[in-house]
Amino acid sequence: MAQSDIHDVAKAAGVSISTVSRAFTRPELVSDKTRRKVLQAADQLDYNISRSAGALKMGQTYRVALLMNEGITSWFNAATLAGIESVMHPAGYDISLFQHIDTAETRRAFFTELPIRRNVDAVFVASFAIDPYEVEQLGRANVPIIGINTPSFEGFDASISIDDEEGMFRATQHLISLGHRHIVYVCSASETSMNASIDARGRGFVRACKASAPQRDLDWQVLTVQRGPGFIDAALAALIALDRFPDAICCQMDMLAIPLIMRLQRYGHYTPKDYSIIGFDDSTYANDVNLTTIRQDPEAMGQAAARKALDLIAGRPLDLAHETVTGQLILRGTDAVHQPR
Amino acid sequence: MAQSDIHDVAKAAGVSISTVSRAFTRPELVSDKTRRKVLQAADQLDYNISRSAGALKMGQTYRVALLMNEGITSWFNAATLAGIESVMHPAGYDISLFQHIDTAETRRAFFTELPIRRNVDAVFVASFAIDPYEVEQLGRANVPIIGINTPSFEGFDASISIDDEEGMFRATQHLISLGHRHIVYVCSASETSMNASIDARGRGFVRACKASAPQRDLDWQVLTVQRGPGFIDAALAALIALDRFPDAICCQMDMLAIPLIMRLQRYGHYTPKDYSIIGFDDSTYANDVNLTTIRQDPEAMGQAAARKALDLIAGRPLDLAHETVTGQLILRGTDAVHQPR
DNA sequence: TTGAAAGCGGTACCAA
DNA sequence: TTGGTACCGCTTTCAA
Repeated sequence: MAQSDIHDVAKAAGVSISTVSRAFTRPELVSDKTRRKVLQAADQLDYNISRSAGALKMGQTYRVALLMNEGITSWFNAATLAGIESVMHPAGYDISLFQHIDTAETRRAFFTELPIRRNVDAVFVASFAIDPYEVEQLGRANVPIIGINTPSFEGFDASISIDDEEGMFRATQHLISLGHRHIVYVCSASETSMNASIDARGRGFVRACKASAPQRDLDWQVLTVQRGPGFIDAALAALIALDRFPDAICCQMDMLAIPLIMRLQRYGHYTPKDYSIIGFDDSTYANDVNLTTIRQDPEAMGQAAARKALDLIAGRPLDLAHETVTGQLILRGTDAVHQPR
Repeated sequence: MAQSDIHDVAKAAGVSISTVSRAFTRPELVSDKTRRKVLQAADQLDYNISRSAGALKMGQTYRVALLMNEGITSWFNAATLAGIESVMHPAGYDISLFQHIDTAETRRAFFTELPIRRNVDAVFVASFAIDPYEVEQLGRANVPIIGINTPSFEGFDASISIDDEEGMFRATQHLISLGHRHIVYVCSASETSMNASIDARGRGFVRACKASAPQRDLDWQVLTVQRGPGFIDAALAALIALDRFPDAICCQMDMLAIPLIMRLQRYGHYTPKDYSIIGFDDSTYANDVNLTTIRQDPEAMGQAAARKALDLIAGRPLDLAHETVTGQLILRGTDAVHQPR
């Protein structure tokens, strides 16, 4: 069965192709009766406007690029995509995904080939650092560049980011005000993937500890494990190897906190009875396992970023190009006032 | 800065536009020297082939649709998308997402408007049931339809599914062979989203129980809670309300098992000491938390589905149109031989 | 309110 | 190996 084209519809409806076109894209310019006739003919012929042809004529691509460090399966990336999608799709845009822009090779390949050039109307950069040269290359695409949780917004037309440092500062402060004295920060580091959120969170922890009243006599430390398979075990072992088990654990992310809680039980450490633990993200399971954490909402950030992109594409001025949101402390069941042992 | 077009590049390279086109899409038809000249000129002018124009001319859209019941943030959907993406993107296709095709309204809207008509080269249906009328409507798009974990492949050109019933049958069998006698199956049901995997898993459980040797005197039961916020609490409460706490718990999915394990500890039930528990999916955290489970690999299924789609689009015959894979039992730390109490 | 026609940026046939 | 050219399916200006 051959696909019918605009001429077939025009013939079937007894109008010109101009009218068919208008019936779809500018219904207000066509009389009611004509429009109904056209739409009905189109439906019978299984006809729809071709997006490629429209795009070509309009000089837009109706496509945006989304660059991410890891894969789309990570909690943050999936939520960000969902947010962007939820505003771009209704606006008629498709999303072209570029995953795993996180190794030297893939980065170079992407930024020198620049496959998006002339083929997207905007590009989103989610959650990773790009260097000045890369930003400049991206600029050659001649379209708006929007950052989501990028460490800097130098070179971006718009951005929205969570204040990681402030979030972790608050988390730590909370632990301190609960009366805990021996606090450890557990984090994972990776050399391949530069993710600046990681550093900012660590800084927030340190700052809060240093800022605590000296008479409190805080005993704090940072435990860093290599990211990758087995990093939970590594963190677990390091924690257990401590001379004295901490009163409170501050985790760089929920993904670290949740397995830790489960595993620590086997070694006789129960939260919140024996120690308080706090995560960061409020990601999958955090609520189900009753984890106290700092909430960030990547889906909302994706939506906000997409709205900015739409404005930028349309040439509308942005009321607020660069936005920062602060994580919210969600008090659940893994924190408690310190009980001297 | 105006975008340059193919003519500018042709001029700069001193060739015709045909040659420019060929240099990009059929490099083997152009002499090495010419190609280099063209590519260099193009790079200097920030030029790239326009995908919309190419698509228009080629009569393809280089776009595929992915329909899913829930949002893209669910573990299964994110992994499936990642799989499809990893083969479609390199092949030059974008993915048009249609999320939340799970309520009566969104379904009707989608299947009567059929926005994909003439605008995609293939459509993937991930993990939900569609009725005969809907399949027929989809057929009007006149492109291959590929199912991923759809309960039936009636009307599909290709499909790949996990055998949920067999998977859960094996999980249950394992629990029985461990010597457990009092086994409960915990599952969540939702009326809005018809997800047939759910039913199949339940059937597998029941079949395994009924098939167990009569002399074993198995005491089994099914616990169903309403899906939605608070369903973990509901399951937890139901479990605790049981006259006798079970020896073994079989969970419809990891998402249920993991929070249950954590919460049950508060009520004095420890796995694997007091009871065995098994999940289904091998999703996020299952490994970190050491959960014994049935593995399914939606990313691999997405890849397989995408390869089928590519064959179908190219008109290549499929060696195996409809495929079924079986979940694999992953033995970890939440199952143990039954200890009489 | 509707129709005719030019052109968006490519591809591929045909000829050289 | 390269160039000329018709045409892919639509949108929009201009005229009726």
